[in-house]
Amino acid sequence: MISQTLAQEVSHLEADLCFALADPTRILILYALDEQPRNVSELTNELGSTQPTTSRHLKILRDRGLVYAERQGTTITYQLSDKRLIQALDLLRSVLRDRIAHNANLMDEIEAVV
Amino acid sequence: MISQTLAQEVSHLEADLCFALADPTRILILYALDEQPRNVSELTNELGSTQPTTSRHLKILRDRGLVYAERQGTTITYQLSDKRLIQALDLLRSVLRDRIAHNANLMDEIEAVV
DNA sequence: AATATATATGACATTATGCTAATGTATACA
DNA sequence: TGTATACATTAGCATAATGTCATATATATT
Repeated sequence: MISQTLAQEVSHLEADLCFALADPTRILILYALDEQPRNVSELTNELGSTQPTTSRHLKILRDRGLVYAERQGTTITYQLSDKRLIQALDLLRSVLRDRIAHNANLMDEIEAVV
Repeated sequence: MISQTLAQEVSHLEADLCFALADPTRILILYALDEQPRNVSELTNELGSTQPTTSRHLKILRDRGLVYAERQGTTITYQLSDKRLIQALDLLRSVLRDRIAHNANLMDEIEAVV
């Protein structure tokens, strides 16, 4: 039962990472930080969101170690902690892309019959 | 502003996938199905959960296209829809592994000093 | 047709989550 | 020391997710 418990613990940690990814705004933040580090104001502007909302999302990402924060005077610059997070998101994005292409093909076939 | 909206839409779809991944039980289900297809009872036993709970998690995975269901008599066999989902989870798992290793090294350094 | 098995779903209570608005904190600068 | 700027956090509300019990549905068997 130890391995059972261990598997549950690992999947729990993994789910905690996924939880951080399970929000459109946070995904946009991660992709933005993958381009280059940014501070809270810049992120807020890019997301078209409010400052408290951005800050809350950043706290979630920060608490789980997906981003690092570094203060520079009054501003705090955030950066992505691990490129593999983007690689994982890109994999999921490729799944979505294939799914959309698949549906498009189905549509074409239906059109051809009609 | 079209690209802005498109980016938001893609990240929304992506977040929807991640939401399905953001639960320890569902991650265990996906890894189990990656080994081999299984029916609801088998999954329920493996997870040590109840049948309705397993069924609800499967519905979430099914609705988002992460798994396929196929009825065979009275049982329904589920299978993973796309290997890349496991690849993405493995990437996240590797991030966790490195993080743990990093912490372990820190511990060693502290030990060495004391 | 009646019954048994496998799975899904409805209803409910509990818990968690997100957002907005307001407030708190830390740094810089006059 | 006082004020402005940049972020973080809290409170309160509305929404949503989870697990469980009971029940419904679908298939197989007799």
